Amino acid sequence: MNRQYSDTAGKLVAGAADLIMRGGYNGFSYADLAERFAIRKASIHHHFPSKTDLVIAAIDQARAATRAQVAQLQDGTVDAMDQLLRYTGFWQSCITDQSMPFCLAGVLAAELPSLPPDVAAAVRGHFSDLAGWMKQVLAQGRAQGTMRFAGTPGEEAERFIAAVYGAMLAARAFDDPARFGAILAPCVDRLRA
Amino acid sequence: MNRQYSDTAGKLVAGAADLIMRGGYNGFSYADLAERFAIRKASIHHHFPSKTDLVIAAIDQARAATRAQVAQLQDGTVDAMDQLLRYTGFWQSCITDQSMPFCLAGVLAAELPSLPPDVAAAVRGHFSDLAGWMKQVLAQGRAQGTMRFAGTPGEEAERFIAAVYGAMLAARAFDDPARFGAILAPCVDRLRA
DNA sequence: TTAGGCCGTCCTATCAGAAGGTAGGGCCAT
DNA sequence: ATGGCCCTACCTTCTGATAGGACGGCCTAA
Repeated sequence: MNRQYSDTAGKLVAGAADLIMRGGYNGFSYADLAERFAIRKASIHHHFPSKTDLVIAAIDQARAATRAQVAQLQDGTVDAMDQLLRYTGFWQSCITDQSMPFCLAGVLAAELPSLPPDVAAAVRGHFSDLAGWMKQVLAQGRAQGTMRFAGTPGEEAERFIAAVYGAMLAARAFDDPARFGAILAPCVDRLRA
Repeated sequence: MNRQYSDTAGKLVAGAADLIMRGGYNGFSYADLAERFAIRKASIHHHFPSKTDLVIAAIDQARAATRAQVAQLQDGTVDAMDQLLRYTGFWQSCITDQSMPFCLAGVLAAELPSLPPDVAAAVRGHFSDLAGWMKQVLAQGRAQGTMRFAGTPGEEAERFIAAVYGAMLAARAFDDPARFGAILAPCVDRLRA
C-alpha cells in the first residue's frame, strides 16, 4: 500500500528520515542527501519536487511502518502489557544501536512552530495515530485486568507518550542510551495490575 | 556577573533565544534577527562574531537565569515540594502565554548530534545544572519527610526531568498548553509523602 | 576650555558558498 | 516512441561572514 516508491525514492526517503532524526528539518539539505547516495540534487527533485514533499513522505512512511507494526500486534495473540513492552523495547534497541536515535516526528515536533504547515500537519498526525493506538492498548489492558491506572485510557496514554519522548530526549541530552529504559521501567511497572 | 552585555547585545541574545525556542538552531538567521530589531546583520556580527557565539550566549543566559532563580529558592524559606511546584508552575505559565513556549535547551537537545560541538557542550551543561539542582531538591524533600520515592534522588531527578520535557513536547505536538500541567500533576502527586 | 585621540557602535558594501529549485537533454527498458 | 530516471547546467535567494568607514561619547593633555 505504501510501496508506490521506486527503489531510489525509497532510499531517498529513508536517507532523509535518518538525517532528520539527527538534525531536524533545517538540519539537512538536498546536497547532503545527494552526496550520501552519490546522485545529483536535480534527481532528488525528480522524485520529490520540493523539500516539504520529501519530508512529508518520510513522515508518512514512518506512520505507515507504525501502523503495520501495530496491526501485527493487534491480531489478538499479544496481550496489552506485551504490546507496550515491545513498543518501548523497540525504541530502546533503536536508540542503543543508533539506527534510529530519535523518533522522526519527535525531532520535528520540537521545531513545530517553524515548520511548513503541511509538514506540521503530518507531524501532528503521527502523534494522533500514536495516542489513538496507545489509548486502545491501555483500555484493553484494563479490561483484561493486567493493567491498572487512574483516569481514562486517553489521559494515561498522553502521559505515557510524554514519558517515552521525555526519555528519548533525556537519552540524547545526557548522551546515554540506557537512560531511556531506566526512565521508562518504573512507568511501565506502575501500570501493572 | 552576567551583565557584561550592552543593551543591544542583551536584546539580541533575548531575540535569538526567542527564535531558537520556536525553530531551533538552523531555524533562524542573522537576517531574521536583524529585521526584528531594525539593525544590520553586520552589527550583530560586531556583538557576536559567529552564530555559535550568539547561540552559546543565549544558552549561557538561560543557565544564568536558572541559577539565579534557584539561588532565590534555596534561601531555606521555600520547602522542597514548593520549589518543584514553582518550577513546573513557571513553565506552565510561560507555555500558556507563549512567552517561552519551550525550553531553549530542550529544542536544541532534539537536534544535538548536528550542533557545533561547543553549542552541544553548553546544552549538555544546562541539563547537568538542572539535574544537579533537582537531585538536591528531591534529597531535601525526602529528608524533610515531605517527599517519598523509590531509588536515589539522582535517579528520580532524571525521571522527573524527562517527564517535564516530555510534557513540553506533548503540549507542543498536541498544540495544547494545558496538557503540560495535566501530564505533570500526577508525577508531582506521586512524590508526595 | 578645548583639541586630540581612542573606543564602542552601527553602517554600507561586498563576498563565497550553500540553499532550494528549474530547464532541458540523453539513455534505457518497455 | 514513450515514459521513467538521471544527468549537466543554470538561476535566485539566503546565509554567515568580512573590510572599512562614519559618528558619537569620553578621557586626557595643553
